[in-house]
Amino acid sequence: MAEEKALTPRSEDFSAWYNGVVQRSELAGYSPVRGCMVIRPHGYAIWELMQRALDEMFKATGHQNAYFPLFVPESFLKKEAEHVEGFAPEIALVTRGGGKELEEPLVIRPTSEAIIWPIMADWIQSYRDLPMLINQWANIVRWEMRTRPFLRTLEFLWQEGHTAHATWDDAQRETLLILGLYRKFMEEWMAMPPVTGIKTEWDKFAGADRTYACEAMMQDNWALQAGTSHNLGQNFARAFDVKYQTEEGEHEYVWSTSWGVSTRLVGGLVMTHSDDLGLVLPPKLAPIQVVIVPIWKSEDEKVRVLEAGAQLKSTLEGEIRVKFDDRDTLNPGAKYYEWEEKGVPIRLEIGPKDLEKRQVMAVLRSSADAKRRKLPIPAGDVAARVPDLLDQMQQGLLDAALRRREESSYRGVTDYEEFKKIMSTGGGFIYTGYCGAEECETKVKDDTKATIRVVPDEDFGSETVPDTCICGGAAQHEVVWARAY
RNA sequence: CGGGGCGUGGCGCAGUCCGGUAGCGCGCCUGCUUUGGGAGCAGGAGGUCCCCGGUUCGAAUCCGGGCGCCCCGACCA
Repeated sequence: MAEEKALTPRSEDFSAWYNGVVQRSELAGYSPVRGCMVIRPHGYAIWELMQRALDEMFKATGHQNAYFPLFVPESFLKKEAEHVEGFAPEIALVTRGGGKELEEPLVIRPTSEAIIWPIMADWIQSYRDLPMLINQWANIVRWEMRTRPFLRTLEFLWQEGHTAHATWDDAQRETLLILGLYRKFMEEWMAMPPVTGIKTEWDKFAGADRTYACEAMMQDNWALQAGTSHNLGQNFARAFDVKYQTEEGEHEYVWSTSWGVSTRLVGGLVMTHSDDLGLVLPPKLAPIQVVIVPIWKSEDEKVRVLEAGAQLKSTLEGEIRVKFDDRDTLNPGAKYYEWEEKGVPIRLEIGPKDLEKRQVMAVLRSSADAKRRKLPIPAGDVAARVPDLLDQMQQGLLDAALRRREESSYRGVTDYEEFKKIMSTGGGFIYTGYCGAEECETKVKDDTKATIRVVPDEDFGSETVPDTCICGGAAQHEVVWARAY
């Protein structure tokens, strides 16, 4: 019985395991449309918690939300040369509407620069209007060839920030501010610590001067690009004629940025923490943080246990997202499996024996051997202990993720044979010196499937960087290599 | 777009080779008994067998064509 219901083990087939976790925990389902997914209530609830946390960070740093159209006139997209070129292959185009052929086809936004800048251009007149700090929560469409739930779908949800500044320095400061917020969010909320850094010239966002990214390591040692922040320079300002009048009365192009994270983060969350029992969620992003499961035999016990459970729920409610699972159609064991599969951090069992001892039995989801690790808590202490336990679990997940990342990080690699050996036996993040040539990366990619993720920021760079590249040439700076989603 | 797999009740599958009018497990509904790690028994509902055409007395099964989805690669957040 238990055998049949078990997930494909993570160690056996990571991809099948991932799909299984997503399906079984009811985060998402497939749809009648190829490459599109349905985000189910449990998955959407996680996204809402992410949205709330990020939105507060954006607002606290002076950003405002707005909403721009889904449709972008095709001609708008074509105004920034690199931008069109970059997105051309993945564009979905509407050519008919109201039963008629449209005069000008409408692109379904793959990102909103091309519709936002013509509009923001009108909002920006004077240096007094700057900086202009706008964010929008939206869906976008990119026609990908190969899709996977949350990680890559034709349509996905994200936030995209778009800001305008008076100077390059201001735009750069904004770009790094957001990169920092993303990092903070991923560490403190997701317990998914990223390596941050700058992308190579050829890996930049189409139309950007500089692209920074957060790269997180998944449990299969692949990298997930989890957030990007771009300094767009004056490229879009020139393309869309976004000028402001300076204090001296001169007309200047603004300097702009854009940045985003998407529902891909949910996939990252799954691949960072989950195990063979199913989803594991960091408490801060768990839609249900505590589930109370009552246990009874006789009718009399049922009455008493249900009352105690309801009371326990009301004690925790308010501070904690708590669910009292009082269904009488499932036995307790079935409920345990269900909530473990869905990643609920703490289960509180309450039965006749607990009532007798004036206690509840807590079981923590993050411990791999959940079945054996029961922790009795005196009834009077539950309200105080639960928040502490949640905090400890949150920290424990971050510590574990950091440990995994460091265990699979290799610094100062200079020998290409060693590099290939690491990539072919488990993989990970490999820090090396780099000559700067695109062909060098291409060869490595052909040989090992690994690519340059970023030039690491100061916080992540090695103390000493080899002066030779793995190709044997002279190194200009350090890079981080990994196989990536 | 290449390679592979698959399309049969809500889900997972058997049946296809060798044609005879559809079955199993899970889930769902009703009732009773259960409940400290995926409950038991009894009864019940639910299917254009992906689509179109052909062969045949007869097609889930054979033949031809089409469509779709999943997985693995090349491109990408």
